[in-house]
Amino acid sequence: MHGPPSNLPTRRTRRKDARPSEIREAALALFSERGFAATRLGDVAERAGVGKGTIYLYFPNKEELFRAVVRHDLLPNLEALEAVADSDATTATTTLRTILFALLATCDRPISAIPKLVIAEAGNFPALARFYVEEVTARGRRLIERVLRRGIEQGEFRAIDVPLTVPLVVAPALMLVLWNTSLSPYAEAPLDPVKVLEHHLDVLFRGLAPIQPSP
Amino acid sequence: MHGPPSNLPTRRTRRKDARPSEIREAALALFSERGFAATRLGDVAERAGVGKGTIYLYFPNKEELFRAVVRHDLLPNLEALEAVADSDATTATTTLRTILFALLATCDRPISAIPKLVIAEAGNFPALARFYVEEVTARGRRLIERVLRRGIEQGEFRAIDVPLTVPLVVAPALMLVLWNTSLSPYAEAPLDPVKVLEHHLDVLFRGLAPIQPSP
DNA sequence: ATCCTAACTGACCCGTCGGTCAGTAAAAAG
DNA sequence: CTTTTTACTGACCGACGGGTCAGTTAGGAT
Repeated sequence: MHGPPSNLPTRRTRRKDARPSEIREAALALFSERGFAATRLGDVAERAGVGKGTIYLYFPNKEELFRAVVRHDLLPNLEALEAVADSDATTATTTLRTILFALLATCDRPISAIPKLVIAEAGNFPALARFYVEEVTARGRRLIERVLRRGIEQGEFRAIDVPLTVPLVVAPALMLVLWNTSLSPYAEAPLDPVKVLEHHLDVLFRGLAPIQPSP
Repeated sequence: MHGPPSNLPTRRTRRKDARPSEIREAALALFSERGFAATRLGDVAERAGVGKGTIYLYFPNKEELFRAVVRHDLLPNLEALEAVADSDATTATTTLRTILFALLATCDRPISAIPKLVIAEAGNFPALARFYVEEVTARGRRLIERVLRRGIEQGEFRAIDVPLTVPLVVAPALMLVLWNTSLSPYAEAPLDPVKVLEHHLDVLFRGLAPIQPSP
């Protein structure tokens, strides 16, 4: 027989509309801590305050739950950055500053672990990798490319090769995010991420500056 | 009863000294492809051409097998780089070029996936993370710091903050390695890693150059 | 109050995998 | 040759976790 008649008052409420976000939130927290494969749906359920079966009422399986988390928690951030980047209210230089500091600021929140997670499990979950590359990586790359082109047109940067420059701009910020979400607890001397990023922008903008007309 | 008396000629030879390296090699290949947790020791055994039990004759458990792989396949590379870096036969600038191109060159070999793997599983295997930070990350950081100091003393670079500069130097190369070992198969437009690294060094060295005396 | 729908549950099913060990056979010793 | 040693094997054990579904109950309808 299933389910022995417990006399403990198992608080069971019916809140169809609140469940999906509660489950997503719990899933994000655990995916971030442990990775995709290592996260047990039983733990997600416990953390969300529901039974394991309830997850399957709202999400067909673990992979779709992950996609839902990315769509709900990562994409809005990216879209906000796109809005910032495409309003040319300021210089390309300050736009890049804003974008990279926004990226670094995610470190306080669980989403910051998603890049690590995707990089880690790409080989074992090709469908998730493809989804992430198309929805996040490719969009992010185009975003930076647009800002760099604007900077060149307005004379802030020299005429560098734009696609080749994107990795240089983002790599240090991305590495800080990866470092913070994985190895930093085991390091002896902690890095100050803000100082590193500030220094990166200083060195980068000198490196990209137009060549001085020689006297 | 155990082991039914197979009449198939199961090629069984006794080669005590060759086994450890065969097992390590198989383990490295599979750890690189799938990660630490997702690699089954049964598969390692099959690939090494031995029975599963044989692994346990030479390595006490999965974690120690991984440590052995890192010690045997990663550390010698690092030591070779240390030798290059500490002979000041050339300028600091060319030394950095050599180091970063050597790092990038690992992309053709399975070891290139180890950084990804460690970043990915650090949270679930703290002992491995600590081991890697101490034996690899910290040593690599000190290595770059020494070269940067030499460059400043010899007037190749301006007097930047050395510890803050290390991440800027290595981040793009490391990101290329991570990209190549995870998401690059799913990207539409592939990057040319050599071109990116060349461009990185160009931008970086301009950014680190001593300030021109104004006329 | 009683029925009915559907939100919710968790014991169970089943495939998986790290680790074990009784048994097997290759090679060395006598 | 026979005996002894030991490298080697793979069926098995126990824990584990994604996914299922028979059963339970909240709460609206009548």
